Amino acid sequence: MTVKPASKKPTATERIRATLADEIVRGDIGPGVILDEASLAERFSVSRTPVREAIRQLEAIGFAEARPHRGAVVPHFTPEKLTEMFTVMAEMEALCARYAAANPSPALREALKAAHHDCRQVAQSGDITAYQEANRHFHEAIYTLSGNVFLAEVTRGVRNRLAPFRKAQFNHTGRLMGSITEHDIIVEAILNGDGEAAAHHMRDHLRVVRNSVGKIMQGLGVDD
Amino acid sequence: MTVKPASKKPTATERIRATLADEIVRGDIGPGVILDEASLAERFSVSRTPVREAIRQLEAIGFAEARPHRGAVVPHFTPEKLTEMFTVMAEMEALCARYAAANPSPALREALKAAHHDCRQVAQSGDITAYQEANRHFHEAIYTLSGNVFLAEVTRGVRNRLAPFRKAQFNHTGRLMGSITEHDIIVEAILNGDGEAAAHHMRDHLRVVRNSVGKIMQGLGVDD
DNA sequence: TGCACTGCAATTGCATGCAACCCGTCAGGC
DNA sequence: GCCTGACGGGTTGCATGCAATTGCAGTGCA
Repeated sequence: MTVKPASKKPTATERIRATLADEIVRGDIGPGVILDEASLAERFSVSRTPVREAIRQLEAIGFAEARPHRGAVVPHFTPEKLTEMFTVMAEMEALCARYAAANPSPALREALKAAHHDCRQVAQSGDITAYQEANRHFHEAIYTLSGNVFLAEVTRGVRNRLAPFRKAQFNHTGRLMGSITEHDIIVEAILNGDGEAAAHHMRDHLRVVRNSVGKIMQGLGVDD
Repeated sequence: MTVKPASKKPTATERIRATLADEIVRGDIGPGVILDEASLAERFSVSRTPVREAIRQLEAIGFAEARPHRGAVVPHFTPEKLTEMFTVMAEMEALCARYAAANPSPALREALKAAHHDCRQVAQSGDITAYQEANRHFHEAIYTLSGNVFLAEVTRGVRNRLAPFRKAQFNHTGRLMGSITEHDIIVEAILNGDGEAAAHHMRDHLRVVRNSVGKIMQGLGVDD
């Protein structure tokens, strides 16, 4: 999402937008849930006006879908759409990885190593929520290492739009460690400066993630 | 941008958003222009409320930048940011081209050929405005041929965000015909099913565009 | 002369009220 | 019995009014 400087005094609209976006990304507000203006206004203790503005912003970044006079809902994707989105995310992340491999900055390369190390630590602990956080940091480190802020922004946007669907994928610790192994290969390629390999392994990594998510969605009957 | 079905009765917010977005893309509202709520409300003959909502949406897709209590402006990019954006656009379009090369649909391939043909016709006529339209159609044909609606959506978003800066690049007919030559190679690669070549040539094509824009911007002192 | 403080004007941010619209339900006619 | 049309509840869409914040100008002091 577009990160705002957020001066010392955020407006109500800003606060509501950030909160809702966060809840949608985390999956607390799942696809299909109706965003009712009145109840949200009551919940945030404001009038409907800032709620409406926040919802409009969420619409524009794909986190809500508004039917005129019928309210906004968190969008519900078909399996085909989901596949498309995962494909794009894989390509974008692969792109980040390719550029990251060409970045010599010692500080950023250290940051990537640190993020990867954290991932491994947390994975061994088995704490899934913490791992999601660590995993996010790992990918963020790659975005940063890509050296292209705009690329990072766009990639983050795509990633966030898929976040609700990636939520449940780590429920098997086997997958958790598998993820680490895949990260290993990616990090190695990046640090070796092999952009092609980095991109390739990143694509593979996300293909696995996509399949993992697909299975779970089938199991839950989430997709329509 | 997220394309709305736009049922029979568009709301005022929708109309204002579309109009402003269009004007920003076309360059009628250039970077740095302040979006004043009151005057826009007067211009569209509505109250400030729908104008505010429209501006919020424009913010979310990067077409406006709002400072709390100080109004929103069409963003002003540094040359570095511009380079980043062009890089990303080149990669996204290259991606579209790669996927397009793998799409066997005869109808869509014909559509690409037709769009290319139109481009050439219009280029020879020398009508720059018409060429911009034809050029847009050409790239849209590739997005469609990519077979990935979401990829097309994201790419279109990036492309639109750069639109204000690509506006003046075709002021030399030499560039116009050069563009056609580049398109030639891209189309050939796509129709031959050579994804790698298609992606490569598309990247090259956009690199040329970027340089062309860069020169003009220097000349105009547009960048800051 | 330069700087800091204070008051004012202008603009945005938010609350409230009313109108328009969508949907579900029910009555009446075929 | 089924389809059509009208009505009512509830929600969104928009207008208006007030409060809050910002930036600037003018003034006083060092």
